[in-house]
Amino acid sequence: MKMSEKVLEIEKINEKLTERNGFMANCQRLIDTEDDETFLSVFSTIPDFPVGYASAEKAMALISGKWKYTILRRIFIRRRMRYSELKKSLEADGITDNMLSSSLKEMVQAGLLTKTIYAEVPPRVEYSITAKAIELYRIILRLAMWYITYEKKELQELLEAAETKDL
Amino acid sequence: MKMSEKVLEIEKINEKLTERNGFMANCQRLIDTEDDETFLSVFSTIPDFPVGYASAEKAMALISGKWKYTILRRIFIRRRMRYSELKKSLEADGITDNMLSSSLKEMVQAGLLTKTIYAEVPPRVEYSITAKAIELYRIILRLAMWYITYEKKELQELLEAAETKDL
DNA sequence: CTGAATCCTAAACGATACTG
DNA sequence: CAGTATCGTTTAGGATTCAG
Repeated sequence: MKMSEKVLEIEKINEKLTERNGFMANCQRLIDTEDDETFLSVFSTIPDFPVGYASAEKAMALISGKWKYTILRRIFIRRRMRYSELKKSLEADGITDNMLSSSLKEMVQAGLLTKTIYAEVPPRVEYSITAKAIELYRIILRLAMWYITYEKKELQELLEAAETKDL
Repeated sequence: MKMSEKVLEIEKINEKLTERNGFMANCQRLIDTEDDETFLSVFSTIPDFPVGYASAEKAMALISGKWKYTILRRIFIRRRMRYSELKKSLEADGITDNMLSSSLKEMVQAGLLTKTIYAEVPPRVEYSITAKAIELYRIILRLAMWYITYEKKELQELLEAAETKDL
């Protein structure tokens, strides 16, 4: 490897880091806006940044699928679980080995779970949650709250309609 | 409708509201925890509440699919767009009428967009964003930031590896 | 016990044509 | 202009079997 190649590689990484720092700053600016009008004004001033937008999609892809969120929740309760415990815990929901193992593999790959293999007979494998998964879960909680907030508004309307209903 | 039925209906709605208020409070408690250890401790004390957990999945379902997030982003820039504008704007990405119209329909149904039909010839239809969509977008931005934070860590490691690499 | 491999089904997606 | 209807394709998910 030549000196010039090394410099080029370092430059390339630094460029990516700079891009991402800029995107992070813009995200924070948007989140911090106090009202919707300001949000939209700021939004329209931010240049299109495909790499940043793709990151939201990639993040959602990491927890997409029918089982990942359910699996994550189970492990959160116990902090770490072995394969058979998870299987037993999720059997009532109808999960198959196929889905469980492939979901676990993807979540380990995504850095949401840590897989520990113990050299025992019979083999023991444990999955534990990572700090990255906990941070993600905080955001998922916000999503849940967002959904419920609007569900509550609908329920309030139903309530008022029911209370004023003629007999 | 009898008096007893009306009372029963009101009671049922109030029960649902109480459930959701409890879930919201627990969500907030979790989000407010300062460190991961506290998060997990609190998490394990919270009783299982399927309705609440389902809400996170429902929220994610509202923006799942190949096009919804992309469409939302486009409309955010302009605040309101007509069908043909959206179509033209997304044609380079390869969207078809089929996907665009069905996605729009679902997003209107979800309360993320408002559809306005103008009684003109030729017909004019505009889609505008709602306050609900803006609140959702703030959360999506947090997801993006979460993803990029860990991507940056990986880039930092690559950078260090590149800098210490022998020539 | 902890999965991977195979095959099959159902749902999402895409291409094309057509309409009020 | 703003869609819908139809049909073909791709992919996610499920059932079953087998292996280290």
